Formats: sequence, structure tokens, C-alpha cells
Amino acid sequence: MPKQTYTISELAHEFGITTRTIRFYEEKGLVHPLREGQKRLYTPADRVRIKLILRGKRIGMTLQDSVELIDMYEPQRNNTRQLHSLISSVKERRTTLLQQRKDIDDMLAGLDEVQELCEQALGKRRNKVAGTKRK
Amino acid sequence: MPKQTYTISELAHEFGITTRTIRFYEEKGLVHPLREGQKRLYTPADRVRIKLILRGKRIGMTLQDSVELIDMYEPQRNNTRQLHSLISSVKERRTTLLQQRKDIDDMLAGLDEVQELCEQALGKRRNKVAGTKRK
DNA sequence: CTTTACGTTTACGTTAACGTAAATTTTGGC
DNA sequence: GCCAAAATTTACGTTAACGTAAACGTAAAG
Repeated sequence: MPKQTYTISELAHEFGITTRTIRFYEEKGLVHPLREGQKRLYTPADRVRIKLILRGKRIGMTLQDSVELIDMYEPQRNNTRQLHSLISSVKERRTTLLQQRKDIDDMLAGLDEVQELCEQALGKRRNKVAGTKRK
Repeated sequence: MPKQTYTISELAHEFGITTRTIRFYEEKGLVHPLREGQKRLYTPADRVRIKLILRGKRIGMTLQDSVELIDMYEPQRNNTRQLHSLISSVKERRTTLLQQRKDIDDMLAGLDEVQELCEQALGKRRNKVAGTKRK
């Protein structure tokens, strides 16, 4: 069984962020910890939300973007209208994600080239030395 | 032959950014336009740099990050020390890019699920209606 | 020659996402 | 029952990446 609750510093340590950041996320309505007296107690759901927010941040999404994405997973939507709206949100988000993946692949290809050139240059240098030695 | 120079508003229009943004990039040393009197004239190289900066922005890189990445393509480095240093920079960058691609793939998988659920819900609804009709 | 459109410099303003610090509880351990 | 560690609230500060506005130059068109 997963632990039922977490303290703020537990989560801060696990994710490598500060408690300030977690409280800031609460201010923005991204998490809703319970209270035990004064102390905040985070549920596994809160923990997951923080994880998803940090994932979003890694690819340059704003907190608001992440919230919208997370909300897609929690379908409070029942009627046809809202379902269609949700589907089109999904499609939009997918489009930008695909663009981002293309950007990343392009950069990776560029890095491969750079490394190739570096290693060639280093290789030639070693060969030169080896050549002079042999002579 | 590609055009030899561009005005600031040509580039701004092409990339969907403002002239202010382009001048800001110059302040930060990201581009180095020529001058014809007072007016800035951008070379194809400047144009490419802006393109790469915008690509970086799309995946959440800072301008400084983009500059460092772009500099990898312009190898002023001759000695072995610098070549090794460049290679390790390349490796670091590749690591974060791979993490980002994984994040994106995870999100895309999540979106697929959401859409699946939506379409199932809509499908059932249509069947319901069709069912009542048939009766 | 005077609009009209584009370009320039200078400078203050704005927003997101926290950092940092101070003052004040709260609490688990001895 | 006390103390140090951890938590809380409040509030001002910071950085990146531009936005916005004012005040001015210039050049081609009518």
C-alpha cells in the first residue's frame, strides 16, 4: 500500500524542490492538502499532481498549462458538448507536443553531428601523433 | 540564391514575433545585424540564429541555453581540452533532451487514453439514441 | 511638402515562478 | 516541561523575457 499522507518537507525532499514552492502551488490552487491542526497533509493525489506539474515544467509548460492538462484526466464532463470540447483540447495539446518532439529530434540530430565532428578532430590528432611516432 | 539581407520587420513578420523582441535579442548579444545608416540589416546567419532561438523557446529553453547550444555549432575550439569539454556539453544536453522526449511521450500516451475514453462515452451515447430509435 | 509608414533610442512597466527573510507557532524527543 | 527542529504566515525582492509608450529621424508616395 502506498503511504496515505505526506508532510510538506517529505514531498519537497522527494522532488528536489522547496517547501515554498509547494505552498506557492497551493496558492495557485494546484494542490489542496488536508490540515492536521495547522500542518498540511498531502494525499497521494496531491503528490501525483506535483509530479505532473514538474513534468510539465521540464518541457516549458506554464503552471496553468499543467493544470489544464491535469484536469483533462479528471473528467467532470458528462454532456456531449463538453466531451467534444475536451477532445478538441486534447488534439490541440497533441499538436504542440508533436512539434516539441520534432524540435527535440532535430536538436538531437544536431548534437550527433557536433559530436561526430569533435571525435573526428580528436581522432585525426591521435593519428598524427601515432604517425610521427612510427616515423 | 537566398536573399542576402533582411529588414527587422521582414524577420518579425516571418517568425511571428515583434521587432522589440528582435532588438531585445540583439541587446542580449544573440544577433549582430549590420547597419545601413541607422537601419539594421540582418544576414541569413542572423535569421538562422533567431530560428534556433525560437525552436529552443518552444521546448522551454532559456535564451542563454539556446546561445550555448548554437555556439556548439560554431566550433572555434581547436585544442584537445576544448574538444573534450565540448563533447561533454553535448552529452549533458542530450541527456536533458532525452528526458524531455520521454516526458512528451508520456503525455502523448495520456492524451490518447483521454481521447479514447471520450470517444467511448460519445459512442455509447449514440448507441443509446440509436437503440431507442430502433425500438 | 506633407502624410504615411517604418525605423530608432530610451526608459519604465509587467508577468510568472518562485527566493528570502522575519516573526511566530507547533511539536516530537529527552 | 523545555528546547531544537520543523511548520506557518506575511510580505517584500528577484529574474527572464519581453510589452508599451514617448519622442524623434527618414524616406518614398502622392
